[in-house]
Amino acid sequence: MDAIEAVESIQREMTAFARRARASAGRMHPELSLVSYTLLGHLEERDGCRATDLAAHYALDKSTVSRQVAALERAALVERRVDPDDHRVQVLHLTEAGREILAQVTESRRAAFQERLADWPEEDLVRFAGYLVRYNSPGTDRP
Amino acid sequence: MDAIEAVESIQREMTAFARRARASAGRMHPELSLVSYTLLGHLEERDGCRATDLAAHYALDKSTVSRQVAALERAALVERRVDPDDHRVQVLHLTEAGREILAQVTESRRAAFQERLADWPEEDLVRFAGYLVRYNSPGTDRP
DNA sequence: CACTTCAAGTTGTACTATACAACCAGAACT
DNA sequence: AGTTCTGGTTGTATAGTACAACTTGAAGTG
Repeated sequence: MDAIEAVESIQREMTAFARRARASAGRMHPELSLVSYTLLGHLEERDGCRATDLAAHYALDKSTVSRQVAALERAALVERRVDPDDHRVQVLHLTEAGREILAQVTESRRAAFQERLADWPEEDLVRFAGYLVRYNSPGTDRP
Repeated sequence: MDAIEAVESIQREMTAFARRARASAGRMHPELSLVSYTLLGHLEERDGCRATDLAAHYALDKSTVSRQVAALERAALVERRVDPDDHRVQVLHLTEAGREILAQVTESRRAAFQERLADWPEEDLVRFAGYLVRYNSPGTDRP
């Protein structure tokens, strides 16, 4: 396999993966779509942030984020706190329930990945992870 | 980084990739969604196949495939030929236009990937491609 | 200060991809 | 001939998304 073939293969395989990910994520966790999961994860990681930040970070329209957040709030996984310094801003925080669901889904996803990767030598796992990080890192956007 | 960390990282990065792929694919090629692209690609590779095969291969509902194919036919990228041996079956084939569009989108996707991977040493590309194939191959479905 | 402009979010509307269920038509197997 | 299986379409519903119009608060400018 030369470089060109490798690039084509990477393209094909990443695409193949992406095609399935959302659907299977939905099937695995009907209570938390891939998007919701990602947003909750971001909130946990940042310990709260604004809707606008989520939109910018994930290249989503602000209306999309608004509705996602509304749903998460209805489900009591997220709460909004109006920023006292700027009353336009709502800082989003995980609720206790949100934190729990997130942990639970993360764990079950982790288990699924681990099962799939069970027979890989550690060396390969580490290298694969490194490649993925490197592949994703330049980018805000492109595929 | 140990194996556990690597698994978590792989999970995170694959998910991050999946989250963006469809949207950016759509933006790059408004004329051919990621799904349509994938289906056309499959038709080219197999030199024609049945709608049911597509559904099975991509874990899509047959109604979904039916509508996708209908759209592709409306766009004159695909044509149906009733199987003379079994009148229930329609064998799908790329049209000339379909072949052209597919080639064009493939090329532009390839260029985007290649740009992104431009500064990778060939050795890493080959290994990365290998990992992806290996990761995707067991599966019909997960993660 | 009054006026304009900017930024954060929400709501209305529309579209796409998708699934599930009900159905139809041809084939296969008693 | 009658039942069951298979390939495909259509009806209906849902999720996720974008874009445009609007509201409200903040910031800058005369």
